[in-house]
Amino acid sequence: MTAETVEIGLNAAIVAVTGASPLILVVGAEGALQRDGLPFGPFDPGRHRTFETSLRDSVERQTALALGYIEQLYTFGDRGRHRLPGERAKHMVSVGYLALTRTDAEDSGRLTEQGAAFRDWYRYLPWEDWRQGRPKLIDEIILPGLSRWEKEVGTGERAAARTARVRLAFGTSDLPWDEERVLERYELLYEAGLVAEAAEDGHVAERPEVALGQTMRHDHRRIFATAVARLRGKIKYRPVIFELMPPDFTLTALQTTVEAISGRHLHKQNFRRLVEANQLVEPTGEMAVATGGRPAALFRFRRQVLAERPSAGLKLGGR
Amino acid sequence: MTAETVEIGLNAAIVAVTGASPLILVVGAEGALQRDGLPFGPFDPGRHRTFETSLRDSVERQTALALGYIEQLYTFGDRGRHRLPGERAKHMVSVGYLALTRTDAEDSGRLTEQGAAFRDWYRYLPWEDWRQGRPKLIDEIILPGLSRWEKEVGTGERAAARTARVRLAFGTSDLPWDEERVLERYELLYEAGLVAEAAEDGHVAERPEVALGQTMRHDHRRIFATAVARLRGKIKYRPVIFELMPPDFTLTALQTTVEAISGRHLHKQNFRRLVEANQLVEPTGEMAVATGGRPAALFRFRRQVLAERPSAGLKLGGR
DNA sequence: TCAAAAGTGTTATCCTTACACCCATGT
DNA sequence: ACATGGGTGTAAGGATAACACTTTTGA
Repeated sequence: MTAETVEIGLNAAIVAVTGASPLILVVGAEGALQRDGLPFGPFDPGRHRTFETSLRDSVERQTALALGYIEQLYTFGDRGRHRLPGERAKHMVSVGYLALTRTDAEDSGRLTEQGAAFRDWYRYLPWEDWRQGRPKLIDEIILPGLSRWEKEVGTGERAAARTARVRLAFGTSDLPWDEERVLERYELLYEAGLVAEAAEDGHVAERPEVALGQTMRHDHRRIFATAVARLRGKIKYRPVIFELMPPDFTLTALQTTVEAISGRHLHKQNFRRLVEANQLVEPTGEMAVATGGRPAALFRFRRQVLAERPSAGLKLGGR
Repeated sequence: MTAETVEIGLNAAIVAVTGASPLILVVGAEGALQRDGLPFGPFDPGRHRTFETSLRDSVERQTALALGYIEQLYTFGDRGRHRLPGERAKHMVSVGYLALTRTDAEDSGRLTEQGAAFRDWYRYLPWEDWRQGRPKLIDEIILPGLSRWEKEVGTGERAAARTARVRLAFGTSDLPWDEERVLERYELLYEAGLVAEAAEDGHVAERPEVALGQTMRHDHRRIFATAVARLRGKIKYRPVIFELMPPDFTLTALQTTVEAISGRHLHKQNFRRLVEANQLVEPTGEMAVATGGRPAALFRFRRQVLAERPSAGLKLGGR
């Protein structure tokens, strides 16, 4: 008896930043019957030798976006349960990818024709945006909801384990908020039935009263959460942030981009010192056209760091 | 036209430690015609819902080893090129896993019957063992070999790029050795044709004069290198090292285990301070039976840290 | 002249690293 | 008594985090 065969699909979380908005490319958005989802493409081993060439090829052909950095995230083997009622149960394995790119106003029209669009990513994960301080919905909706979930199993050991997980993921009581625990937080909300996907999958009986963030198809929001977590970690030890920046930029723009990704506010002087200490950038000599204050000097990424200081990133401090 | 289907295989790097030896479980070892390989099993989506249950199930059924920590490493989509001459070209995707376990003398007989065995992992990656200082084969074989490879493409930009990669991976000139760059190093040796697998795959024409480390089947050594890299990184921020320890252990045994994994020698006092500062262990009150010196106090893992200090690991310092 | 954003200088604190010595047991 | 490994105290240096103020432009 030989092993069954399955189909392989690729899902990409394609990320860009404009201004202070971190963006994620979604398809089937806007008025369509289907909910937003990540771009998806079948992997055809006859045509493409590797996943990465396949992904690059199909995304670039369909959207004309040039993908910079690409990284494999995770492979999910339990997608069978996500089949729609009418469909036959074909086995589907999906490989998740993170890709970084740049975008400008020009792209938007072309993407719309494809039924795709870049959207602010905190629309899907609103509790992850701490740039203006602790989001209110954490105390107003999430923690009360999780607290009910903790009590569902009484007050014994299982309840204590749930409390510990909540504390860890959301930094209740003494623990600090850790912006990298994006996936743990999403999974907790899923298990507690606080995101609508949990009801659709049949994980819980009822849809949540207040929907936490906009839903995505299948487990796409989970893949997206994995991507955010990975990227937030990555910028700390690899200079991938520059894949999201235009060639020339001001230090404030760089800081704004890092803040958009990491979801927290950074201390200006310390951020600049960090960038300087790591020799990540060099001045172009030009000045930015003023945007309402003193004009800022322009910088560019020092490509040499890739050879010099391989693990140069932006270990973000507090505040 | 619909996407082709493929078969999914699971490859596991199953790791244990006894004394000062880091071990990897290999199959088809010892006198068999085939070379050593990682345990492999087809994934049958009809029987197992997830990769992890499938892996756990088949390994535990075949070897009677209890797998502790399990982590997905990477999914390789380009295995088609590894087909044997006679075989039909069936498309095969392989998902690599890292698993940690404990082993004792008792296991060994049972494993032998299965055609499997735990082997010291530096047999496959000898350049990774820096516990007794910089391995001689780096200066005697590897760097001269890589130097030839750099010069293969003249002295232009491409040669400079190769030099930069070597410098980064092996810490030549000023750069320090980074024990986590296991995969980069293996890939460099492969590209330069210094490991025998490169000749077998047809990547280079000739087998290397001196074989660097024992080979494995297909790309198993590459998967293994990925596992070592991941584990070396992981122990720094998650207390997974205890998955490799018996329930009670001395601090020296703990240090020896960390040294076995990380491949470098650690500073005793600082290591102890680190363990204490992170409150990773608590004394059992018992003493170890002396092994030739003063008897050591026994400790056990403080499971509570998993809830208290989620990211408690052993950020290894120098020495 | 005032608002808005750019840009800089300094200090306290903690963590990392290195150093050298004493202790308890078996032979 | 000595060899073997177990176990600790402390000080220097560097990295991190927090502090507040000056500069340059446009309106």
